[in-house]
Parts: sequence; C-alpha cells; structure tokens
Amino acid sequence: MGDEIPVGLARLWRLPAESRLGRPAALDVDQVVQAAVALADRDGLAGVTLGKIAKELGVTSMSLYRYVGSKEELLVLMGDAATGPAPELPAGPGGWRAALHAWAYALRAVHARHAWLPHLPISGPPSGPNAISWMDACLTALRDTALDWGAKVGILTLLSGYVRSSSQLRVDMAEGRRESGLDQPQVEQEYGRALAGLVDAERFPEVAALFTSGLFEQPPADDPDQADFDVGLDLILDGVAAAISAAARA
Amino acid sequence: MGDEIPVGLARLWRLPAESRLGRPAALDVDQVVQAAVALADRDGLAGVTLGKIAKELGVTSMSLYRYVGSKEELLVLMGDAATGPAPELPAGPGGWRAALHAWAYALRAVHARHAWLPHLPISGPPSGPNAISWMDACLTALRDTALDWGAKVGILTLLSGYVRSSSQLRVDMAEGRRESGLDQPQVEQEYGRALAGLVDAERFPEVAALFTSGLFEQPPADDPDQADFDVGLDLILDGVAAAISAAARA
DNA sequence: CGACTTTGTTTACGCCATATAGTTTAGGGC
DNA sequence: GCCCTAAACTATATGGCGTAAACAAAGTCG
Repeated sequence: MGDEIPVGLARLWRLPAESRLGRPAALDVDQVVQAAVALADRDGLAGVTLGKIAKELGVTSMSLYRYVGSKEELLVLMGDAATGPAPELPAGPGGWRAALHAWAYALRAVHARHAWLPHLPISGPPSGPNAISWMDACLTALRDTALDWGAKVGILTLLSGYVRSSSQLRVDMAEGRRESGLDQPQVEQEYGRALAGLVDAERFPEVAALFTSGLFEQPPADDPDQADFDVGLDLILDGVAAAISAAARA
Repeated sequence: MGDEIPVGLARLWRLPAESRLGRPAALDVDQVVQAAVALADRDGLAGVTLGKIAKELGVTSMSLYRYVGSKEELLVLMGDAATGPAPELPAGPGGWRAALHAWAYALRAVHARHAWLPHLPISGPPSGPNAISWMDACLTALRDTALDWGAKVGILTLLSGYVRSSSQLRVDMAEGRRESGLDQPQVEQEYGRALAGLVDAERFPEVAALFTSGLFEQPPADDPDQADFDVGLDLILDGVAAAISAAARA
C-alpha cells in the first residue's frame, strides 16, 4: 500500500519508532534539536555546527546522523521547533481583523526571540506540526468569511511572507549596526550620508528627494521597525478587507 | 573631512581607483562578479565558490581578494549586478496601480531569471546602484499621490518583500520537485497525501478541511504560482489604494 | 548463551574561505 | 634606459566543515 511516510516527515511529527531491538538510544530527536536551537540563539545560524551540537550533548558528530538525516533536515526540524505552537487568538469581538493582527504580532515576536528563524532557507510548504498549527490559526481567523480556499491560502502566504521578510530586515539591520562596532545611529548616519552622496539627483530624483526629506535623520522612535511593520500590516489588512467584502458580494 | 566612502560601497558603485602605480590589474570587479553570477545561474548559490570563480577566470582563488573584500561582499555585488536596472514603467494612463503592478512583475521576472537571487542573505537596506534604481522606480510610481515618505517606504518594503518571498517559495518548491527525481505532480501529491494523513481533524480542523477541499488535487493551471502571486499582489494594491485615498482625505 | 539489531565511535576524505609570506610585473622618477 | 617601488598575483598552510565507510559496543530475543 502507499502508506509510506517520508522519514523526514516522520521525524518532524515525532512518530515513535516501532522496533525495540538493539542498543537503546542515548538521546532523542528533541534533545538534538533543542541543543541546535540553543546554539543558534546564542551564536546565530552560522554558529550551528554538527560538531558543536555533538559536543554540547557529549557525543561525536557522527552519532547525530542516527537522529537526523542531514544538516539540512536538522534545519527544518529546528525551524518547526523554534516556531512553536500558534497562540490562542482573540475569537470574539474584533473579528478576523483583530485575529490576523494578533497572529502577525505573535509570529513577529517568535522571530524576535529566535533571530535566525526568518533566515532559515525555506524548503517547501509548511509541513511540521507547529507550522501547521499556525496555518490552522490563520485559517480559523478567516473561517467566517466568504473567501474561498484559494484566497485564504493566498492571504496566509502573503501575511507569513510579510512577517518573515520584515523580521529578516530588522535582524539584518540590527546585525549590521552591531558588527561594525560603533553605536547604532552613528553607522546608520555615516552610511546613509555616504550613500546620499552617491545618489545622483538627476538619475534618481525620487530617492534623492527621499534622502533630503530628513526621514532618516530624525531620532528614531522607541521602535522604528515597529512603526514600519504596522504600516505594512495595516495595508495588508485593508487589502484583506477589500477581498472579503468582494467575496461577500459575489 | 568625513567624505570617507566605505570601500564596499565604492565597489558597489564602481568608483574608479585613483592610483596608477604598480602592476596593472588583469581583471576588474565586473568580470569577477559576472563569472560568479554565471556560476550561480548554472549551479545555484551553493555552487558559487571562490575556487570555481578563479578557475573560470584563469587565476588563483586568492587573487580574487584583490577585487572583493570577502565572499560575503561578493554576494552583495552579485545581487546588485543580477538585479540589473529597473525597467521603464508605464507612466501615463493607468496611474500608480499599473506602474506598481508592472514593477512587481518585472522584479518577479528577474527572480525567475536568477533563481538564487531571492535566496541571497539580505544585508541591510538597498545600497547598490541597481537596487536604488528599482527603489526610484517604485517611488516614482507613487509620486503623484498624497502619501508621505514613510508610507511610500513602507509600501516599497512591503512590495519588494512580497515579490521576494513569493519567488523564494516558487523556487524552493520547484527545487523540491526536481531533486526528488520523480516528475512534478507525483511527489507533490504523495507528500500531500502523507501530510494529510498526519493532520488530525480535531487538532487542526481548518487545515484538515483545506486538505479535503481538493484545492491541491486539481490539475494545476498553466502556472499555478502565477495565480497565487496575482492574488497577493492585487490584495496589496487594494491596500495601497486605501492608503492613498486616506492620505488624500487628510 | 549466542545471533541479531541498533547505536555510537573512529578514521578519513574532499571542500571551503582565508591568513601569511613570497614572487612577479609594470609604470614613475632619475 | 634603468632601477625602485607599489601593486597584483601565487604558493602554501590552517582550521573548520559535512559526511561516507568500517568498526566496536550494547542491548533484546530466541
């Protein structure tokens, strides 16, 4: 029969092994993944090495291959583990808009907790249990609308992609500030000033105008990325609103 | 004076070197970057190696460090080179919506031509001349609106992030199909079926319903990703429309 | 108790980016 | 026309990486 479950999926879903023969395992997939996640939280994605994970767990690197098929698969496991289950969303009064808003904020918070997460290479559609739970939460927020499945999936993709890429940007810019040693706004201004000098007002009139607008000079608010994030999110939700009322009319 | 231009920026903008002393260079930055781009187009990002680039150009790998500061910097240069200059956008009748639509399509086409491009690690805000030209094109499309700079930048970020992440997804899924050897829809269905078996209808009612909806079973259209892309894009543009009319009212 | 099965280790390989030190090559000043 | 010197380029080496293959160890089952 075709009930073959790919071994990668089996590990993602923590399907228990059946055989009880042979030497018992000293670890399990979760311990390996947790160690890898801890390492990524501390040293970033580039700091995650089979050797370091193994050392952390007191085994040799090769023994890790008893638990994960490859480093690439380990990254997938790390992604699902670090994402964690979706939160409970406000069901009642606010309707879909409040729920999607909360969903996006929660995902963004997860990315803040694991800065490497938005940088993980995507390998296909969501397939881990935690990713599925986020998917379910988003679809639940849209349940009482007239949207068809295609539209719902499109919104899900758009929203998660937006949160992901905006988190990516935030992390990258923070890292750019840090690694240059200087304090935060100094580098930004110096870099911006150098760049502004390169931008020719005839070739790039709008960008030149943007640079002279002072938008990048003003002392940033508590969390400038936060404000940018809200702008884009509200814009998306406005688009969703339009799609919903269009679907209701049809 | 503070007219120091970071050396990385100088290379991005192809600022000519001043000194004419010493042994003349056999290559230039462009040749290195073009070779790297060609390699990435052929073998993917992971196939880009200093050694291979050097062999392609008939030099040793170490000599490449005369042209780029590091591999990371080379990736940035590759990104700007492969992106190329922004296209001319329809200026007249359609207004901002047609222009943004064309902009997004053009960027998506670039990603199709260089599948590795959306996977490049982002390192900060756009700073290469080509990236700036795309930025300028997008801002030009929004010039005759009442939006303030913050909103325009937000829209730019959202739109480019959307195109990027949807291209990422498209490439990853295509690669997932290819590397498993089987033909395209077969793997998709098998994987989907296995996944559907793991999704418990009580734990994930919406996702389970989605799986039984047949959305993933139907023979895909000419380009299914295309349709998904349009859904998200129209949604964003609806959101932009809302923002524009709100700004006009204020 | 011995066969078998599974886990973990040892060892080794090829590849990578890059530091360091030395060598080649041409133009500039005389 | 010839050396000096600065720049381009090469040779060599290092430490790290993921992982293939063969082997040793540690349990269960008959």
